Amino acid sequence: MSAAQLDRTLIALADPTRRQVIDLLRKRPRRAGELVAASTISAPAMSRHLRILRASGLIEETEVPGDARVRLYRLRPEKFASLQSWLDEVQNFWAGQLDAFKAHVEDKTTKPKARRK
Amino acid sequence: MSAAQLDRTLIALADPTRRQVIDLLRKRPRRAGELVAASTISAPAMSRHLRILRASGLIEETEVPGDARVRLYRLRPEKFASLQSWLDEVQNFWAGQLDAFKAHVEDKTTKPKARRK
DNA sequence: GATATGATTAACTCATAAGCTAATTATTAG
DNA sequence: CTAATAATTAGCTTATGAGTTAATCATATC
Repeated sequence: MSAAQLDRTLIALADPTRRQVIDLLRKRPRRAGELVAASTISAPAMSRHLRILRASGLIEETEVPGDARVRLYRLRPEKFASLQSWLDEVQNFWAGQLDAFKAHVEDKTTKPKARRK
Repeated sequence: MSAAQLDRTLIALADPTRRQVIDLLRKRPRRAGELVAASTISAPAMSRHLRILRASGLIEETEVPGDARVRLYRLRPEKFASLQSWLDEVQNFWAGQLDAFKAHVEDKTTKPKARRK
């Protein structure tokens, strides 16, 4: 996952409305109108959120056979997997971090300085 | 993890500078000044980012024994674990997603009625 | 063909986030 | 005591993000 893509993904997730959309899409794909109805915001505002989510790759737009006016949105599982990978990577700090912290604490105990205020 | 806390966490991560700080802290704790030196922004700007990261719980500020002017920042592993849990939860859509999509497409062929206002 | 519907784009307002320099606080060093 | 250092807070500017209503586009219905 590129840095730019990771950026778009995290920005997409950093909004409660967009996370709510994701939560709705967890159960099944939804039409844009459904998502508007389930929210408190206007259709244009939702359209904007959907664009951002789509740019992040977290959701995708598909067309529905019966009515070409309708846009159906659904989650893209593989993009969440990419994010998981990134998080896993970031979490690779246990060993070094704990050692460094231990050293820090031990260093501290040798000089228990009193503080005021 | 509360909704507000999740929000703060994702907002904290949705900025490249802050992710860079996290990356630096993966190796070992750093002084605020070190983080400024490693970046292209001013000290006040960095201080701001550190406050946001601290509010999210992803990092923590500790004091260094030798010099009380210095602030040392380090990662908080358990907060990343919480985020992992959230992501795991969101990823619980595979099975339901596929079934629901199939059902939806089939249902579509029966043609839903148009809604009027 | 005219009208209604589903959704997006356009144009605008308002709030917030990020950046800077200057000032402040706290602590250390001379 | 005075000057220097580490970091933060204050005050200000600018860019961006989210929301709105109005307009547009495409398609379906009568």
